[in-house]
Formats: sequence, C-alpha cells, structure tokens
Amino acid sequence: MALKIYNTLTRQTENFTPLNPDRVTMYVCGPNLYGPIHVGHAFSYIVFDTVKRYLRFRGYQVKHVQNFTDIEDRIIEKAQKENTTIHALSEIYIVRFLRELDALNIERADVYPRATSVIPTIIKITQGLIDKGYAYEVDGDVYFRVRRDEDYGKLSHRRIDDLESGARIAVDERKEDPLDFALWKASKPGEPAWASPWGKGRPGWHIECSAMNLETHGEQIDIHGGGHDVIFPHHENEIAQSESYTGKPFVKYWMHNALLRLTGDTSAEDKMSRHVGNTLWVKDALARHAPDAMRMYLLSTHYRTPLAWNDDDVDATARGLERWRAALKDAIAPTDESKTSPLNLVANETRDKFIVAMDDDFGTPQAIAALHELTREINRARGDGAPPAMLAPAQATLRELANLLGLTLQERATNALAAAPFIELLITVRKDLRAAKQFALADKIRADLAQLGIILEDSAQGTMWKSER
RNA sequence: GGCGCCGUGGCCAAGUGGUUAAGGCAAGGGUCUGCAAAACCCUGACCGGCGGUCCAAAUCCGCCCGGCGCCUCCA
Repeated sequence: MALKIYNTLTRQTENFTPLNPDRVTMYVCGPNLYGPIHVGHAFSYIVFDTVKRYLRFRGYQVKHVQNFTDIEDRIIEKAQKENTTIHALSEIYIVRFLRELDALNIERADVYPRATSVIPTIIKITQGLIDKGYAYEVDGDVYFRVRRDEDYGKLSHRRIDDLESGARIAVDERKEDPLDFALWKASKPGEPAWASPWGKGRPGWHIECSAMNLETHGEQIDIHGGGHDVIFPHHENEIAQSESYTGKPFVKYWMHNALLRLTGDTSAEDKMSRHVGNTLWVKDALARHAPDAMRMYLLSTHYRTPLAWNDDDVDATARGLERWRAALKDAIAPTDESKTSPLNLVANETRDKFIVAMDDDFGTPQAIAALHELTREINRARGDGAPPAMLAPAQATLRELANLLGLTLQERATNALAAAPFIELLITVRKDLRAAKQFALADKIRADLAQLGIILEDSAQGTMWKSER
C-alpha cells in the first residue's frame, strides 16, 4: 500500500516516492500581500495543510515553505495610493494572514521567505539565464526567451503556437516573442528599486518563487502546490526559469486544488477572486462559522473537484460535527481494560479505511465518511451502556484521525462564560424541582434559558449545558 | 479558437467496468426520556438525454443539452 498523488505534470496519479526517502520538500504558493485573503485562498492552504499532516503521519519529515509576495504591481499601486510603503503594507497583511491561518488551525510553514529578501538570488538566476542564452536584456528589462525552452508548456499542456493564436496579449515590440515574460523590470520613478547589472529595477512576477525554492529547498523539490488558476502562466514560467537555470527537473509532483466558487445573491456563480471582487473574506466566514465546520466542509469534497461555497451547507456540516463531539464527550485515556473492547476492532477498521482513502490522492471525503461511521459506533456503544474504558480506544482513534484533517473537535469554552455559576445554580434548582415533580416550572427554566441561548440536556449522568454560538 | 472540468436520492457529496450505488444534512417513523434535547434504529436514488462497445456500464466511446475553469493579475 502506497501513497498516490495526482501530478498535474503527467496528468496521472502516481506513486509517491520523494527524492529523499525520509524527507519531503514542499512549496505552496502564498499570498500576494496587497489585501486580505478569501476562503478560496484558505481552501488551498487547508488542502496543503492536510497534505502535510498526512505526509507526516505516513512517516515523512516535511519541510514546508510558503512565499510572501511583497513586491508586485498591485502592492506598489496600493502602497502609492495609501501613501505608505510596500513594506509597511505587507506587514499589515502578513500579520492578518497568519492570524487567520491560526484561526483555521492551519499549521504554519517552516519558512516564509519574502520576495524582497531574495533579491540577490533573483539577480543571480537572471544573470545565469542570460549567460546561457535563455534570457535577454532590453532597456533595463530582462525577458525570458520562451522559444529557447524546448519543453515550455509541458505543465499546462499548451503549445506556444496555440497560445498565441487565441490569447490577447499586449504586444510589446521590444520582446522577441509576445509570450516572453519579464524576469526583471526596470523601475519607474517612485517605485521600489534594487541595483542590478541592468540598472535599477525590481523582480518580475514569477522569478521570486524560483529564487525562494533555490534558497530554501535547493534545485529540486518534491511537491509544489497551488490553485488551479496558477498553473498558467505562473507555474509554467517557474519551471522554465528553474529548469533552464539548473538543468535539472525542478518539481517531482505538481499539485493543484480546484477553485472555489461563490454562490449566493448574484445569479452568476463565478470563481472567487479578489480581482473580480467576488469574494468572501476569511474574516467574515469566521464570524459566521466555526473553524472545524469550515475545514470539514471544504474537505468533504475532493480537492480537485470544484466546489461552490454555500453557507447553509457549512451549517449542515457543523450539525454533523456535533455527533463527533458527542462521541468524544467525557473521553478518558485508554487503559489495559479497554484493550478488550469490541470497539477496538471497529477503530482499527476505521484506521485502515482512512489510510486507504487518504493514500489515494488524499481522499478526504471517504476519510471523513469512515470517521462518521466510527462516530456512530461509539455513540451506539455508549447508548448501549458501554463504560468509558470500553469507548476509550475508539475515541482516541477518532480524535487522532480527525486531528490529521485539522479538526480540533473542541467544545466551545462555555464554562468560561461569566454567567456560568448562575447557570449552574439554575440547573441545581431545576434538579430539585424535577425531583419534586414540578415539571412545569422546570420546563420554564429550560425554555427561558433557551431563549438566552443556553441549551440544557438532561441525561442519566445529570444535566449538561452549552451555549449556542 | 486551444487546453480542461462538472452534471449521482430534497440538498451536499463519494464511487469511474461486475456482490446490496459510501457518507453527511434535511424529511418521515421509532427507541430512550416526566417532557424536551442529545444519541441510536428504520425508510429513499438505477446515476443529465440519446446512441454505441461489452457477457456486463453511473463507470468506456460518440453526439446532444446544461453548468464551470484556464489561455490576462488570480489560491
């Protein structure tokens, strides 16, 4: 049994064999820091966070790098408009970005290089490409010579001629070919600039990722991830730059998640995009939904299948999640006694199903289904009167595997409510009323608390309470 | 014009050649409970349409209908 990954490069699902048998190098496209991120970005980061967690579960040591693109047309434009610097602007969005990732329980990458911190490497690569005949300078700009690269187009499976026939590319007469793209751009007055062999300038749009990979991982890496929309031209150009420079295959497995669309008021159902303005900010999504619910919702569809975000469906997922939490209620650590539990068998079967599902190109929908089944078995056993020690191993398995999907399954910290002692008091009073068969009054207390968003649930073990939201 | 994706029960969503088409939500019935809630049990689809290949297709091929992505910054 082996892990298989769909590779955009070959358009096939391949057995995963990293360059180094124990270690995996992974690079995931990070944000352009001209604004906050939307749930489409979050989806991508959640997907690759899940990939990383699973690789580690499979015994690999993972080095995860994610870039911060802090020099680019839009950032310059926005900084100028807001009368600030690209550095200050980036800093604001980096802080917000990390805070939102933390909220979604997305593990941080090991390294977050910034484009502006790898300028010397960018210059080195650019010069190297010129020396090898893959690039040329015109008036302080440096362009990559697409026609010189034999296999240009191999990732997006396009031919240069096809691209030119249909594309509306702004023709720049100084370029040898319309598809040649900038490695280095001469700076205009007032723009951030660095000294280079070609004069004052700044990096092009794709070169920073080649440079950051070279600096943090080396010439070859195992996994490069990003959204489907970034296959062309961004990743195509990255391959062209990196491979032409090093002469070696750049990335072993190219992974791309499908794009998220946004349903709702508009009749059109377009992909989410900051450029189009059709966005749901992560901040706003978090205001309505629990992070676990968002993650489980997004992982309930395979990462290569397009998904239309729907708030009601996230709510439905959240209700399903309640059963998982119920299953973990009052869980204790497994003991010697629990080894004889029949639930052990179920837990092991679930683990096998989970692994089979995840091994097949990260089949999170089936993995989640397996955990739903385990949840049902735990709840049923509890209903049948199984003691905590018997439930423990299955509960431990549920928690462990759910954690691999980044689900915390934590109850909201309702006990921290300032009203907690008073609620407890009312519950005690109500208990006495019930003992005295004063049901009308007892029900009134429950109903009135419900009005205030406090839900009471009676059970043989006593009365539990929780806060709605 | 080029490359590519999707259309499965009320909703979301797996399955991609062969036992009873996963799972979740919703709905209806039931168990438990003083009642309620929670939990559990039971109930539902022949897979967009037409044609073809095959002993056998939701699963392969063709056409059609409907929806979407990339080719331009974009996760």
